[in-house]
Amino acid sequence: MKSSRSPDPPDGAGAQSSAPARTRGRGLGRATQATVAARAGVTTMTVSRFLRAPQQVAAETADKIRAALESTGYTPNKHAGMLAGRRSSIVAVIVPSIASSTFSGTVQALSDGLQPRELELLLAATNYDPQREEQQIRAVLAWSPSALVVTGRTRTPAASALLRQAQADGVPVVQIWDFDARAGGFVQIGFNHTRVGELMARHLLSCGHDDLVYVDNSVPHDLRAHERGKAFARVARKARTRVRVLNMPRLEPMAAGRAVLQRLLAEAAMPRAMAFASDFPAAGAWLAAQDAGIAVPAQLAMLGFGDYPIASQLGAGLSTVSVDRQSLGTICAQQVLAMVYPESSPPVAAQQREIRPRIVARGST
Amino acid sequence: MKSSRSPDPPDGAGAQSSAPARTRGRGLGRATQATVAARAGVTTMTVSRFLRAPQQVAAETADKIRAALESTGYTPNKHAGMLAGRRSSIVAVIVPSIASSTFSGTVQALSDGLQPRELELLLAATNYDPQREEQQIRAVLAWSPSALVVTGRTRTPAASALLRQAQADGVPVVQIWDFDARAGGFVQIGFNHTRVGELMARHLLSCGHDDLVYVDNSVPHDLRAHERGKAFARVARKARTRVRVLNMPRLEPMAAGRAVLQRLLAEAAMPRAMAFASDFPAAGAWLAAQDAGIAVPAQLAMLGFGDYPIASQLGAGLSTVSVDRQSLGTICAQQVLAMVYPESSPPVAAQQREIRPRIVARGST
DNA sequence: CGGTTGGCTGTTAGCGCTAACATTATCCGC
DNA sequence: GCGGATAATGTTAGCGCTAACAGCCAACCG
Repeated sequence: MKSSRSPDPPDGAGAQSSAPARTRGRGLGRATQATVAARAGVTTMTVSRFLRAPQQVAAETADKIRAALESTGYTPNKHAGMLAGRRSSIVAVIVPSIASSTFSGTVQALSDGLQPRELELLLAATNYDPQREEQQIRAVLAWSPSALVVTGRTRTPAASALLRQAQADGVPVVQIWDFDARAGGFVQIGFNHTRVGELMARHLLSCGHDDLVYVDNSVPHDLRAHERGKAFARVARKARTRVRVLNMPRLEPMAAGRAVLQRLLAEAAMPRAMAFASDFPAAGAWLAAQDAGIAVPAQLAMLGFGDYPIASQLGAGLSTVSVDRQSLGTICAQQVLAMVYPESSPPVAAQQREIRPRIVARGST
Repeated sequence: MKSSRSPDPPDGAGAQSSAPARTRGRGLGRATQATVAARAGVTTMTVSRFLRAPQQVAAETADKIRAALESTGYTPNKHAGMLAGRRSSIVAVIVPSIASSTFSGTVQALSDGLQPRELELLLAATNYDPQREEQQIRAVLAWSPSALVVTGRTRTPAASALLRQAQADGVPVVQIWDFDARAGGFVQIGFNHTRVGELMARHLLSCGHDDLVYVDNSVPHDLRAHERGKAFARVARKARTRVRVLNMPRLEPMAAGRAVLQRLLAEAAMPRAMAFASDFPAAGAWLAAQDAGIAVPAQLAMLGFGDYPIASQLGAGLSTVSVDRQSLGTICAQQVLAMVYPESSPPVAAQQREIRPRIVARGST
């Protein structure tokens, strides 16, 4: 054996023996298919074939290639593969926040669902900023993802145009989290916030409570919680019940819930029942109520949203509205797979999936 | 006119009017720099330059290119850019779980820190499975990321080899979350779990408690919590205090904490103080203790780990150990930037960063 | 006024890989 | 023993972009 990396054709061909000479230091200096091919005494095409359709290469050749792959420590370059093969294994996902448990469960389920097909996740956070969302859409599209998952349906006009163009160019776009039967354009998987708000109000009313409060969250540009609140108030008013919509202070959610309750208490403005934009402020308020010796639900009924683990742990349980975030992610993954691999997909999944919110009645109402 | 791609001098024109002919349907059918170049009456090189270094292009030409970009709806193809330019703007991050608030805060901070430099996040979850981690490392390396962030330091030998090779090939590898001063090889940003365990034990001891329990978590292959427990027990034993290490049932964390407390109660085996692998089981146990009328800390002291928002909300507060997950992510981002853009980085950040855990003493101890 | 900048744009080559076709060797039946 | 199927590999071209360098043309110099 001479130098380890020289192409070294098995027969003669001195011509290229001085050629490839992996100039380390430039680029990433990794072994390429050419390196492997030279070691195995075949052309790059055969190596490429071996990697994608091993049954098409002779067993003997396959062994040589395997050995060469091993000894060179070859790592494929998906950029090149993508460019030549015109397909990518990237799925781009854009969420308002990575850290929020609202979305992370969904993203996790999505990631798990894509894993078997070896699709990778390009994740971007907007921090609830429409400008940044537009930027992020632009940025991820440059990677020609095989699908694009976005959260919600309010965005800048430019962002919408980008999504439409992407879809026209053959990139499936899936819109998660919000669902609006009237809105067309993209595949939607989510739930209807208005319906949730109505559900919450009706639940409290059906428990016989009057004098309601809806505690909206405080993130600007997140109109979802606000939308639930509007529907909540509408239903309550229609039932001729007193209803107030309050805003939480901009604190960490549990602390904000606590603060809201303390403020109401201090102002002697306690309602009969409170609905919250999420379980976390609800939990904060629940704890504050307990500290203050307020009986739940006798004196004050409380209703959360999200059915996070904490809801089931508080005393007799915090009543809440459950939307299955995890299956939202799972369905999203299925949908993406169906759109990316239309041939190998089951029946042809429904294009629009509304996740039904569901009241989980526990001890707090 | 001949083929659509002929260079087509800017004056003689005519040629391009029928040209761009974006053969939709093949590939992704998007406009390329060639499309733009034809419209603007320049070569692709000028378009490329305009995009990367606009000041090198004459104002007049720039205007034409801008117009062409606009009208074609050009989106760059980063795969091609990466291939030709041999640099990528992808940072790969591998975490055990996306949904766990343990890591998601760090990932969020990392994402935010990379945002200004337009680095994108390729995120992969291992679900605490070393095999899957190895797979994921292999997968993300195929995208030639400009840096690779991995969580923890226990992994398969093959995975370690991959990381070493990646580093040798010029991909900076950053190991977050765990810190071991003795371990070299990769940049580490994290904290020492042994130190945390010791800290927890010493805190409880210093509060005058004896008969301790450490409640380990139940995720297999996550040795971090276990390591804290070992250190905890060692310190307690050295102080000649009775100490037990228990395992939680494999439930949702808060529910598991509740279950542990209930079991101890049922078996009349209550200790004097309990330390938990995380604030969430601690919170579950705290709520269970409250339900059972156990006075905290008079009858039972409780200590969590993580300093999650919930800890500050429980009654007089749950004492806990804080490690700044967010600044861990921020520091990681800084480190990555320093390694990816060594020229434009500040002093030359320290290579190893130990995040100091800190006792947050609240009402529960 | 030849030479020389310096600003702007073009040409050539190639990143690493794969689609599509071309080529060769092998084997079959009649 | 010969056309034709079959299997295994090779050849060519090009995905979309950028590095490196080569031109070109004005302005500017002594």
